[in-house]
Amino acid sequence: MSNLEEIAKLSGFSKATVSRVLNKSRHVSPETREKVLRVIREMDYVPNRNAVSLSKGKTLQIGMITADISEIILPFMTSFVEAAAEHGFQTIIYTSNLDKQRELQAFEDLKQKRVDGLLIITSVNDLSVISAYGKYGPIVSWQRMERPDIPSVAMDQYDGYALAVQHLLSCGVTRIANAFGRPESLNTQRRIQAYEDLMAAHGLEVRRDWYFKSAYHLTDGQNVVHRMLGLGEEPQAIICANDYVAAGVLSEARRLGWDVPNELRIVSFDNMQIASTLGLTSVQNPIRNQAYNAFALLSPGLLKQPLPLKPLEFGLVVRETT
Amino acid sequence: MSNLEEIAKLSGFSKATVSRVLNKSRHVSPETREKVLRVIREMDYVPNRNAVSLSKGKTLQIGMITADISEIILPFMTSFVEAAAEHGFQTIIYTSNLDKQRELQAFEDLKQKRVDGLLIITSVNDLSVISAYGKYGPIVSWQRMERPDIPSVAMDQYDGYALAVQHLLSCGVTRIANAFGRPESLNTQRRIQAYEDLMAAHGLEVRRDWYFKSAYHLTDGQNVVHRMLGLGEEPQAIICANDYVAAGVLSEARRLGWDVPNELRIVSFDNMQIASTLGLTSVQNPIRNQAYNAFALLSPGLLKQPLPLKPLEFGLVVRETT
DNA sequence: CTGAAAGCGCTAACAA
DNA sequence: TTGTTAGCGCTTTCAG
Repeated sequence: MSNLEEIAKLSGFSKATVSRVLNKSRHVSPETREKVLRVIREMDYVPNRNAVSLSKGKTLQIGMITADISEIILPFMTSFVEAAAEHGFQTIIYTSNLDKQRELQAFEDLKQKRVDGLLIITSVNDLSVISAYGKYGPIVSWQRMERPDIPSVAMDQYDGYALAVQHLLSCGVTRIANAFGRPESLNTQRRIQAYEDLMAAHGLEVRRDWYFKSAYHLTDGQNVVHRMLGLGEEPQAIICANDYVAAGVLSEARRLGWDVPNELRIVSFDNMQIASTLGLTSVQNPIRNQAYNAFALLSPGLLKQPLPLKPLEFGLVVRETT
Repeated sequence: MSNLEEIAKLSGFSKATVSRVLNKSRHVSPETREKVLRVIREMDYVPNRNAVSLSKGKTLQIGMITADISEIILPFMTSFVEAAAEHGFQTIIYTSNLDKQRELQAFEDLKQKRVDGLLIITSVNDLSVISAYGKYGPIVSWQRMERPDIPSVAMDQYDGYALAVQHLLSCGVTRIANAFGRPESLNTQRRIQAYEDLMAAHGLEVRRDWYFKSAYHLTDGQNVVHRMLGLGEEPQAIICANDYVAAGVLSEARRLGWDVPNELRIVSFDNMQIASTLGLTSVQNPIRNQAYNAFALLSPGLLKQPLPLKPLEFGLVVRETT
């Protein structure tokens, strides 16, 4: 492998000049630049990025932290990788498998300057531990953080859930069940709040006995259907934590002869591919914008020119299930 | 940020000794080690990885090349990230979006020593281009490569498909349709070969008019059902390129009143979560072992002690659809 | 516009 | 066992 010095010798200039050519500095005469470039091409030379990183103190790499790579986070992940790539940054995956120690490696890598910044998709370490690493580089989170020093692109799920509830009410439905996700999460709490506020505002009964929790997957949705059947009085509609849960509800309900949407309306969250495939009415997060914003929130620490944020708004895509 | 030199000064030893402590060299007296470690802890020191990488000429990073991050490759991806992490290697994602130039960045990064090795999941560049980078570091591929210089962990799909066909024949079925994936791919060709060989061997008719191609997603499976209905004579069974296609076939067939498995048996490939959820009989690739082997194939260029390969065998998981 | 030289922070061969 | 001293390959003042 050839290096800077070799190119310098062969072209008859100094390392400094070659470096300037490489970095597109304006302080190089066109002829010099041309000569140097010719040698570079001839030698098939490329700069060693470790040397560049060491010298510059930047790696143009961003770490992405998650428990695992699941379908749920896929759209966000790919959008982020995309957004980062647009600005010349690469993305390294850190999967923790819920192991605190393993996750910590990502933060250590920020400290060790292996990455210039960190995106937390999901994290298992304590917030105090995490924010202690803030001084080593920018950190941003997807999930809402209870600490103000870690910015987040999370959206207030209240607004999205309100959209879903409003829609059902406007369909004339009054008995609404809910299949929530992680019970302790702030997102779930905001969703509950939205449901209860709107029901109360319309003078309708809040059915806490129709809260199903920890629903994440297709199978969870199927189970929910069976539990609804044993309820005596049956709900007219259900709002599901995500499209997979809703898919489970839909397939199982239909299999048991339930008429969707006439006897049971279904609204889900995320509006992923499967929602359009199965005809699910779904609340859409602006995931691409969220991912873009995640990078934008990191950008002050990465680029000379920070990126502006894009607006984040929920949308409702109405399909056959309502 | 403190550095080696600072630790050396504070502990009263040389940089070399501190470096030895860091690298767990045996040629350091216990007392010295203890003293140095104390200072390291006190100063909250960690070595700069760029400097280490530059000096050692290794980064402990592996690039993973794919067109996009889709559900199809997820299990393989996560398994690989896992396998690499077990040996201290991190994984960088390179998504090409089918853009040759963008994909080339990954290969340039191998040349620039940003990564020590490369895993190709899917690639859009010409093989001749790719193998030209072989001299810069180890490259391994998931998909089968037509060139011997790029090793691959792809399995001969002939064997897996044979398993599926055999199973259907043993169910007493003789009229079998097939929903294949990418028509030009070697995998598809091997699958076709297996089907045709086995049918011929049993003196049964090979139904090329029942080949459906380019089936990848749930929706493709649904379409296949409709096309099967217009066939005049109907197949008794269908083998699908993957679980999603099979899921589409299953749901649409049932929706149209087809009795699965009695009137239509379905076998799919990959045996992913959805297969068990929906009760699909599915052929299982040993994905974890494939991912492990991918790293093992890279390992001669990465580790002093190359890793042994694990055996790769297809398996058939029989469920309700047959 | 160009060059010399001092870093960036760590490793490793060679001495002692 | 420990220290000295070149590197690793590039960037960036500072002079000229």
